[in-house]
Amino acid sequence: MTFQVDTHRMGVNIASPAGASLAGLTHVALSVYQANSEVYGQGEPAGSLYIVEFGCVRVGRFTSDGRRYVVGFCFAGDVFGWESDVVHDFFAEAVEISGIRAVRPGRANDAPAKLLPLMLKSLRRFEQHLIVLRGTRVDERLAAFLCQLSERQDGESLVQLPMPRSDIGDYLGVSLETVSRILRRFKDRGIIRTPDTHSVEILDWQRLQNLCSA
Amino acid sequence: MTFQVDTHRMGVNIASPAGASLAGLTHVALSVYQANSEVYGQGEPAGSLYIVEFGCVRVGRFTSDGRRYVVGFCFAGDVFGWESDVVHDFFAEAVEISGIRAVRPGRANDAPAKLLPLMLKSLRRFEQHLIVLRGTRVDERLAAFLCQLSERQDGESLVQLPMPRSDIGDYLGVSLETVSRILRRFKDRGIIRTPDTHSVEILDWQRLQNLCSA
DNA sequence: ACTGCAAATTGACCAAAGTCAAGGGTGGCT
DNA sequence: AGCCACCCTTGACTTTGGTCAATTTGCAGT
Repeated sequence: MTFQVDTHRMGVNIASPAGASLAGLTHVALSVYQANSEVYGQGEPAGSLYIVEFGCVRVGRFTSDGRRYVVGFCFAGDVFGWESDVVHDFFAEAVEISGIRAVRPGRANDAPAKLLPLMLKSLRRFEQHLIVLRGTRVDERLAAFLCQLSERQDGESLVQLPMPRSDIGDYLGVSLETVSRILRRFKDRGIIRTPDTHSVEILDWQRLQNLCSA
Repeated sequence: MTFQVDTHRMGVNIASPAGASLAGLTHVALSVYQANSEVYGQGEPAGSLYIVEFGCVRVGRFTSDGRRYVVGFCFAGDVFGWESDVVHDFFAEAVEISGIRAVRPGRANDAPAKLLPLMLKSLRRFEQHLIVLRGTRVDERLAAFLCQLSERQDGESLVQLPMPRSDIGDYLGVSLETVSRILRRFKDRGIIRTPDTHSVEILDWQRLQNLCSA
């Protein structure tokens, strides 16, 4: 369930996190997606890039045997949709209510020049994910995940986790029960505090960083 | 220990796997690296891209606690070096004797246009790695690794594994002993055959694919 | 062919995480 | 307010894979 917002009526939003880098690329329309609604489905025809204005999007994939995995979470300013051929190899869904612009790169000469830095940023996200996934122990992965989320949320100690535990598990390659258990262990050790299920306050940066050892 | 080869003396090698896509980018020099020699080190100043002409390169990283992990293997035609900021966050080493061209993207207008497709290919490699790492069980990861290697080697059933078991382990996030054990299990089940330590013949594609379930 | 070293295999044991299952909280809907 | 559905937490048991250690294999150099 999505509805269109007329871009012209909104004017050029300089404050928008992605506005600058996307300016002049092409037809940019903002859609607002409700929680758990689909941006695109695995197998659908592709062609656009998407940039998150607000909210959170999970990009993932179903394996042939029905398991699901999440390759990334995108927050305000993040671009997704590269991970696609002629058809989408992945799906993208809003985690919470989210605003997303669809971008169709034009044939203009300078399009590649504008796309390159965006792509580099996406590449960095992939790298980060690799680092997270590579941690042998799950507590390392979760620690790295929390650190990176905090980093992407301006280094705040109070980290928002809009996604359910199952998403985190599917992102880290871990069962959702284990996510819950590790969080408990962190709490017991005084490393974090969980004011509510969807936010984590980092109390002891030092020990959390040590756990990552990336 | 590396030595320079004069590019002009070699002429334009149309048959070179990367020649076409790199033509006109900039100063391209071919260096030949002996097995286990360093292309660049973690922490060194960066600035170039590299393209493999022949051989195999591992790109990796040391964690602060001394463990090593491998983020990718590059074969003929693959580009690496994106994974770097002003200094290299990663190291790159030749696995076996390898020919590598260093490329300094110029300021030319069309440089981004040439780089974009190369980068997209690198992005795909990252995706593939993510898929491999995501497999919960190790036999899935190894199966996926073998399938992807075969794919990158023209779909041959006889797959070359120039890298040692420790590299494979560090790539899959698994101990080298486990790599060895899983290979044995595959052999016992008649899925593969290992004519020698550095090559694997895939005997039963069907069951190997089923194991990946990517 | 012989020696010596590095890489690979294999085994025994142990710790970590998955699975299955039961219970508890929370927010949305009527 | 009350009900229901979904998500999260926690526990018991089982499987998987890591670690340490002992061989074995394969290869380079003489």
